[in-house]
Amino acid sequence: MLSLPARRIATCYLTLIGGKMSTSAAAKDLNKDLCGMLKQLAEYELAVNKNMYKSRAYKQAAATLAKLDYKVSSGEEAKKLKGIGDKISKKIDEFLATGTLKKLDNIHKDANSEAIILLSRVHGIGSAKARELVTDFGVNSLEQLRQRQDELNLNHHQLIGIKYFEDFEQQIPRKEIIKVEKIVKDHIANFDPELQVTFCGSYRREKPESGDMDILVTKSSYVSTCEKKEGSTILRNFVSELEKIQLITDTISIGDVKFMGVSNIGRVKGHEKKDALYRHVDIRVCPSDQYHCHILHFTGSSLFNTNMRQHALSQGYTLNEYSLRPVGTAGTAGSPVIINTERDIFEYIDYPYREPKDRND
DNA sequence: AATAGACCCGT
DNA sequence: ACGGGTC
Repeated sequence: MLSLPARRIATCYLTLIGGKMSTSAAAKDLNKDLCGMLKQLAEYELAVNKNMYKSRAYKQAAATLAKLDYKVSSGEEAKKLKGIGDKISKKIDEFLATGTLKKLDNIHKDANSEAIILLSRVHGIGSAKARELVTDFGVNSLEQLRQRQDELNLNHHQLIGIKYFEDFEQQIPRKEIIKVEKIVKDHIANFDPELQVTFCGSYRREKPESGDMDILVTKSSYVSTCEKKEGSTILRNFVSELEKIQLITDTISIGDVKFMGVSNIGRVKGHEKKDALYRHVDIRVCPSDQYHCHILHFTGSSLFNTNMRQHALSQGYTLNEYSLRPVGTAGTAGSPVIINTERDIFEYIDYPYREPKDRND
């Protein structure tokens, strides 16, 4: 039968972790059902309608509700919150009254939409490819995707996504990342003590679990005036060392400064474990003089980056992972401001400093 | 209509 | 160079 694993987005991102409770929210998320509804709408807008803006609006609304320490009892009440206007407020009312949302029911009844949403969950398959698979090839399940992969014009990235579909959907416990970090740092210290390795992403934000692992690599003698080749050599050597100890098992893509691939801690000597999961890994190499902008960028969250960069613009600066530069009247960026710490970047643009753990939005 | 900014891949 | 995907 072709019933898709219509797994309700079991988004459990507010979980209790080792006794520790996330700051504001109490133990349970009281608006879980409403958040689930909004997240499904967000997924639908992104995968099916390619509407990033609507999708983001729903995600933001869900994030706002998730943080409340009380249960929302009406749309009107919710409307006072940031990111919830007329339309979402009405949806909240409908959901509270009937327990469902007609719009969502209709989406779930629509086989094509459901299939597009499912296929979009494969790493490397976005809304365009998902739609193509459904409309041109009639694919509507993961099984079919797997069976017919040879005829579907899939690229390497997508093939890896299919291979590890189940594993990639699993969150990585913080404990596991700590182990990987130790393995990597210990090994690299012997290989080249000048390399500096920093694990970033949600791990650095102290999340109890992460969707992937983000590793930033830098080297004091590698600075932005060096030839580009220098960085790509560092990246390739670094990756090749991790392949040697079997931590890295697949490459999705590798360029001059960025690697995307797969790791499995269970294949590393001393950590043998047959059922260890395959994890998504991103590695980025940067010149040491750009380290602070890079670590800021790579720590995220993505929403935090967007907000902070927007603020930078309002202060007359443009911020990216390389530098902070003043924007002249002509709109052209000036030369980079000298940065000595991550905190410097905040201070230059008058943005209140936030510890990594407080950068989730 | 549109939020920052970029890298990598494939064509 | 551009569209697609991901961070």
